[in-house]
Amino acid sequence: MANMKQIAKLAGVSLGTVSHVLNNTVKVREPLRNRVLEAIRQTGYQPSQLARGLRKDKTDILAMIIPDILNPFFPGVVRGAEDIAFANGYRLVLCNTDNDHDKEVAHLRALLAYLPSGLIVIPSDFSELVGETDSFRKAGSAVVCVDRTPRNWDGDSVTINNDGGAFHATSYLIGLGHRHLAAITGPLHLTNSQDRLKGFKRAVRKAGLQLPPGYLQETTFDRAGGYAKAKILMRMVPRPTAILACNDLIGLGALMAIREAKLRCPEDISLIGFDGLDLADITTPQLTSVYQSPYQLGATAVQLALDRLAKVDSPVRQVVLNTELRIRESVAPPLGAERIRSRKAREAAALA
Amino acid sequence: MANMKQIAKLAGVSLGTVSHVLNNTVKVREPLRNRVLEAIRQTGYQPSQLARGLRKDKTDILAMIIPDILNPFFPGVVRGAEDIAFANGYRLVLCNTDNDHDKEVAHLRALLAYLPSGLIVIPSDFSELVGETDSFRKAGSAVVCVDRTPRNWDGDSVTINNDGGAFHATSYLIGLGHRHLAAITGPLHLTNSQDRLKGFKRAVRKAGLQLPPGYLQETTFDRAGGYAKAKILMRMVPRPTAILACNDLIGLGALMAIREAKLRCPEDISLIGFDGLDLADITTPQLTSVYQSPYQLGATAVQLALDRLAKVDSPVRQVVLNTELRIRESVAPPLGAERIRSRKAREAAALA
DNA sequence: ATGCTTTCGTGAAAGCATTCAAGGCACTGT
DNA sequence: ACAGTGCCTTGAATGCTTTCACGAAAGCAT
Repeated sequence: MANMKQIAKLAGVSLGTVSHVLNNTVKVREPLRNRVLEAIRQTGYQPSQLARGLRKDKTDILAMIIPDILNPFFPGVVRGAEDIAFANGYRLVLCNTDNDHDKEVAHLRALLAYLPSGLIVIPSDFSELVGETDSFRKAGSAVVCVDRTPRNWDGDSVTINNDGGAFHATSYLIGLGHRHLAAITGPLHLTNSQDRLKGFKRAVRKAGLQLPPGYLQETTFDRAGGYAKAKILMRMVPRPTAILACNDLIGLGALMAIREAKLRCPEDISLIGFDGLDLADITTPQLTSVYQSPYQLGATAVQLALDRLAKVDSPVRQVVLNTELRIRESVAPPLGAERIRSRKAREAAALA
Repeated sequence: MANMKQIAKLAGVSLGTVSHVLNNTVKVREPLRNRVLEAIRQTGYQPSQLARGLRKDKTDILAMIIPDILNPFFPGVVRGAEDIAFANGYRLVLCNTDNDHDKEVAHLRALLAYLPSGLIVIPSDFSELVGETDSFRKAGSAVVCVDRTPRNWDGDSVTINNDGGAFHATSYLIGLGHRHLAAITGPLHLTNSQDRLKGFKRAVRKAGLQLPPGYLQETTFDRAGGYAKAKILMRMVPRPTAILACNDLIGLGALMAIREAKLRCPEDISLIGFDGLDLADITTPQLTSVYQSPYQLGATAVQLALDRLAKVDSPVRQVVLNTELRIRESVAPPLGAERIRSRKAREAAALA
C-alpha cells in the first residue's frame, strides 16, 4: 500500500500539501490539487488510520459495549448505532460483556488503547462505570449510556420512558377490569427494571388495588426466568388475572408456563410484554407489548456522541424516548368482568 | 495517559527494555523486569495500539462483515466470533452490508486502513469479493468466508452442509408419505440457497417424484418473502402437502400464510424450516427445522483466521459443519397417507 | 516599479512503540 | 589473569500522518 510520501513524490508536491488536499485543511490551488488527486487515484492510496490516529490522538472508531448480542433486543440497538456511525465515517467495535463487570472493565481498558472517538455503552449489571469512563473522557472520547444508566451517572444518555410505559400498560389492564395484577420484573439493580416496576406500582396504587407480596417476581431478562416465575404466579391464590412481564423474553417464558398449566391466554390470564420485539407477533396469541425502538436508541446514542465531539462542553443531554403500547392478542378483560359490571349496574339501579 | 518513555524513565531503564518486558521478546532479568512492571502498574500505562499497529503493520483488530445483524441468524455468528476473538486478545469491528455490494466494498476499503489481522466476511449478494480481499491478503490479513462463499472462492471458509441438511429434511417428509413437496428457497445467487435447493431436488428425484415448476419459489430470506410465496403455493392444484422453507424466517412467513388460508399446520400442510433459530420454538406449532449452529460458524471462522495468522502458508481449509434435523410440531404425515398405505396393503394382499 | 498584503506551499517536528545492530557485563575455562 | 561466550540492555532508526512556523509567490495599490 502506498503511503503519503509516495503520493507527494508522484504529484511533485510536499507531504503537507497532500495532507491538506486530503483533509481540506487549507485551500490548495486547482493544478496542484488535481495532481495530488490523480496520484491518489492511480495508486489507490488510502491514508493509514493508525498513523492518523496516532497523530491526532483520536481515531474514527466508536466502541460499543453491550451485554449480549444474542438477546434479541440488542441487535436493533447495534444496528441503529452502526448506521449512524457509518454514515458519519465511523467504525463500530462491538463488545459483549455478558453483564459481567470484570469483562466490561477488560473491554474498556483494551478499547481505550485505540483512542476511540466515542464509547456507547449499555452498562452491565452492578456497573460502576463512572470511574472507568473517566479515562475515556480524559482521552477526549464522548461517552454515552444507553438503555440503562449506572449508579450516579451524570453524562449523556439515551433511555426510554420505562416508568410511563409500564404505567400505561398497567392502567390499560386495570381499565379492562383486572383487579389481580402481578408483575415479573427484570433484575432490580438495573435502572430500567426499577423504573418499570415503579410505573407498575404507581398504576396499581392509583387504582387503589392491593399488591400481595408474591405478586411481584424478580428474575433475569430471559425466557427461562419468565417461565419459572410465571409458574409460581400460576399457583397463587387468588391467581392473578393479568401479568405484566417486564420484557418480551420474560413474557414469552410466561406464555409457555401458562400454556403448560392448561390455562388460556388471554381468557384466563392476560399478559403484556415489554420491548415489542419482532418475535412477539409470531406467538399464539400474539403478545401485547410496550414497544420501544431499539434502533432509535442506538442511533440516538451515536448522534449524541457525535454532537458531543463537535461541542465538548455543551450541556449534558439525557434523552428519554417514548414507548407505545402495541395491543395485540394476549390481553382480554378478566373472566369475571362481565359479572362484576352487571352487578354494579344492578346496584346502581337499586340505588336509583 | 502515560507513554513508554515515561515508564522507562520511572523504572530507570531504556525504551527497549520496557518493550521487551511488554512483549516477552527477550528475557529481562527479574530486578529490572519488576521495576518496569511496577511502573506500569503505578501509572496504569497501556501501550498505544495505534503506535504498535503502525510499527508492526498490523493491529489486533478483526473486521467482521455481515449482511444485517437484525436478521436473527447473524447475532449468533457474531457472538461466536467475538468470544474467540476476545479470548485471544482481538477486537471485533462489525459492519452491516445489507447485502449491498457497494456498501460491502466501502466497508472493506475503510477497514483496510486499520490493518486488521483478519477479515471475517459473510459475502453480500452478488459478491465479487475475490478482488477486494486480495488487498487484505497482501496486507497480511487472514480472510475467512462464512456461511456462503462468493463465486470462485479459493480461500479459507466455514459453511454448513446445506445440501445434506436439505436432503435429510426432504427425505424425512417423503418418508412420512408426502408426495407433493414444494420448496421456498432463498435468493438463488447465494451458494447456500443453491445448495439447499440441490439437496431438496436430490431427495425428490431419488424418490422418483415429480416437481411441478410452480412448486419451486425463490424469495428473500425473510418473513415477508416466505409469506408471499406460501400464499402462491397455497393456490396450486394440487396443493403441496409439505413445504421446505429454506430458512426459518421464510418458514415463519409461510406459517402465517397457512394460518391465514385457514389451513392447519401440520395436518393440512407440513412445514420444515432451516436454521433452527431460538424463535422457531415459540410458534404454534413449533417449527421443525434443520438446525445449524451460528455460534459455531462464527467461532470456527475466527479460529481459522487465527490459525492462518500463525501459519500463513498452511493449506486452505474449507470447514463444513454438520446440520441436525430438529423435529418439533410442524410436520405430520399427509392426510391421505393412511388411505394410500391401506390401499397398497390391499393391492399387496390381492397379489398374494 | 516598489512595497505591502494575502494566499499557498514547504519541510521539519511530533506522536508512540518496535526492532536491530552494537555494546556491556558477568562468568567460564584455561 | 585473559580471552571468549552468552545473555542483557541500549539508543537510534522506522512507520505514516498532521500541524506549525516560515518562506515564497502572486496580486494590488500607489
